[in-house]
Amino acid sequence: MLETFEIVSKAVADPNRVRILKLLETGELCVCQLTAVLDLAPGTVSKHLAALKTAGLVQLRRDGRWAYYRIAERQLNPYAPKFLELVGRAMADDPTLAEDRRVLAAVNAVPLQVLCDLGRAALPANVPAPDTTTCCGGAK
Amino acid sequence: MLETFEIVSKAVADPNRVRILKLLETGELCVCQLTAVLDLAPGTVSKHLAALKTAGLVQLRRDGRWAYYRIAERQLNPYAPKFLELVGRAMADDPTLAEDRRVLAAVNAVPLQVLCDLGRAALPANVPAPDTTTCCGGAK
DNA sequence: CTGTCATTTTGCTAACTGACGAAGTGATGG
DNA sequence: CCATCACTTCGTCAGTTAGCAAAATGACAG
Repeated sequence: MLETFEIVSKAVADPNRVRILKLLETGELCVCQLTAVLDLAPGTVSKHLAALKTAGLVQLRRDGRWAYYRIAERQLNPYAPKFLELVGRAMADDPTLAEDRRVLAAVNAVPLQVLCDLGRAALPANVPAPDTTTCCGGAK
Repeated sequence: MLETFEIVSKAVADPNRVRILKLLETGELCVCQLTAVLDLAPGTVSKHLAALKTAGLVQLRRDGRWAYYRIAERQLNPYAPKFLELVGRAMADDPTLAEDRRVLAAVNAVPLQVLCDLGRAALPANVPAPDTTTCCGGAK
């Protein structure tokens, strides 16, 4: 009830978690791909994903060493779909999210093995470090 | 954008602020009425209302000494209406919110002057202190 | 003016949150 | 087995937040 609603809205009330949800709209991604785009420590990303999962916004598929996350299809939580729809429609032209999509394209061009190993260093030179002045203090 | 969305979702991600929004669905209320129902310190309620106001979820009308808050009609930001609609439809049968409505009915039966003066003590005996075990740690 | 009253702001404390680095887990592949 | 790798969990720290009590604000009534 009130508590369940609180968990979902808290999950959505963090810019980096919104970035994750928006990235996952294009399809499932593994943790190291998300880590590369967000430019955060793996532990941090993992914790964000755990929060989104408890909120029923995201689901997990394990494949060997990799953990793939995607937007939740089954809803454990009645509010999750409403919030997902809201997030989906909102912030269409946010600059941070646009940049994330750009970086994601570069990330997708790199084999998973290489990406997990090198992280953001695996990306070509035209994908600079995120601009920390615009939002979120995303960089280290 | 992302930041505005964050402000609104954070505003909604607190159970006491949701309680306020739900109470205001029935019409405008002054701060001391809300204080009586929520059973929180006036300063605390005022701060919650300020957060809701910055988020564009609520608007203020001053009348003499009193400050009446209501659900926002004009929207300063595109996300406020979406969140208001979401909150409005959700949690229809939450026990805490049901109890709040019950207490509000009692509060409405008391003249403002008396209520502001005595607070919750102005209410009849069949409106006990809120059950702190169910939610929110609302009581002192 | 002066006092009173409803509300807001301020100071403070305790609890929570997000971040990192480092240690722990469990699967893969020598 | 044993090392490696992707991910998760733990310990820690800085910054934020909700709550109260009390001082400040601004309106009304003498």
